[in-house]
Amino acid sequence: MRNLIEKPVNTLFLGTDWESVETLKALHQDPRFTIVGVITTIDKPVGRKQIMTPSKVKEYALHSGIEVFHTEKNLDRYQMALDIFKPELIVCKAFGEIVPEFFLNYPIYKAINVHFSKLPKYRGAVPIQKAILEGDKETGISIMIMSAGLDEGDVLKIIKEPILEKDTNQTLRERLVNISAKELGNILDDWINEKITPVKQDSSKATYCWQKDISKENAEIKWNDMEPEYIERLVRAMIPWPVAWCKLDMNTENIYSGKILKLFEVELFKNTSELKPGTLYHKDNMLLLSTKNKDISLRVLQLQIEGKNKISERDFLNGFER
RNA sequence: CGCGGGGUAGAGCAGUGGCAGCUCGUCAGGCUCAUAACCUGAAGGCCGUUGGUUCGAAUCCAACCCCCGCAA
Repeated sequence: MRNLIEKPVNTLFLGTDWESVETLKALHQDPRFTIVGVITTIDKPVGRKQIMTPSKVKEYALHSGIEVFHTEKNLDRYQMALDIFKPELIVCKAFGEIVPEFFLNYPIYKAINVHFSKLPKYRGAVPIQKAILEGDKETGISIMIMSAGLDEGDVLKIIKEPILEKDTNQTLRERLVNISAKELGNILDDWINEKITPVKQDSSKATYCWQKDISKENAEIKWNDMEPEYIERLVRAMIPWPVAWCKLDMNTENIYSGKILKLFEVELFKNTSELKPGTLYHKDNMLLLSTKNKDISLRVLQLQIEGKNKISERDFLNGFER
């Protein structure tokens, strides 16, 4: 037994974006853990003006007086990090680099990863988006021991979470981040005190998802191929990036002809329409898009036209075909 | 100087040389059991900025600022 309050665990944190920060913050504020340092990606050019910007994790760490280290995918630098920080535990959330095995095996309490799916389902980079796209009713958080393979390590705990009808990649992610930030400390405590037995994954049941599945290219709506139900899920999965989109028909007379339309929020709407799939029309103060299913349209609640700001259905209709 | 779209009332949009418009919202009043309903009325603009052309510019020309999409 180890009383972590009396003897906090020297922990090294790996992460990059805002969701990593929430996890890092939870551990940093937890007296049972001492964050000896964080490893994150180097500053990158961001936005239209390509301003060099540190990762969110780096920002938080510098602000909180935590030492920051960049490994830059360099094996020597991973070794250097171990020499400097001598971690008893490594915690990883959304780091984005392949981590060498010797690094993972160094800490006595192993390297622990937080993954947003019920492993072995959806191993890989975009499990939340994949679960929404597939129309799953439930997903989860897997706390697992990192191994050389992609999300193949033994699982300490799975926390289940329902996927709500209106959940987007963003709303669901926020919920999972909050839950995992809240629970992680206790789970790690139990793990360190040997109250948890790691469970091997049944690799025969493994499924995978890849970053390239969530791309601008894959966010394009193919009106003649996709069912309305799928498009609705696509819209929710692509929030906040890259956002489901399509090119509006060139033949229409209005000013939006040929422009890119981005869909931020849609819902299925029962209405019979003979219009060509992907045509914008309005009825009873509602903005609708026809689909390949003549009896189901998509009601558009939040949208953005190329060159314009993101607006609501109501705002759009105020200026549409008047 | 990467490519392109745009800046007109609080919001969304018309308006290509001749009095500043539409829909929504806001405010006041009316109608209704009721309303994101309907009726009546009102307020609200340096038409992104600066200069130029013209009898006259939101509109044509030049420069600049800002917003957005694409690309990276």
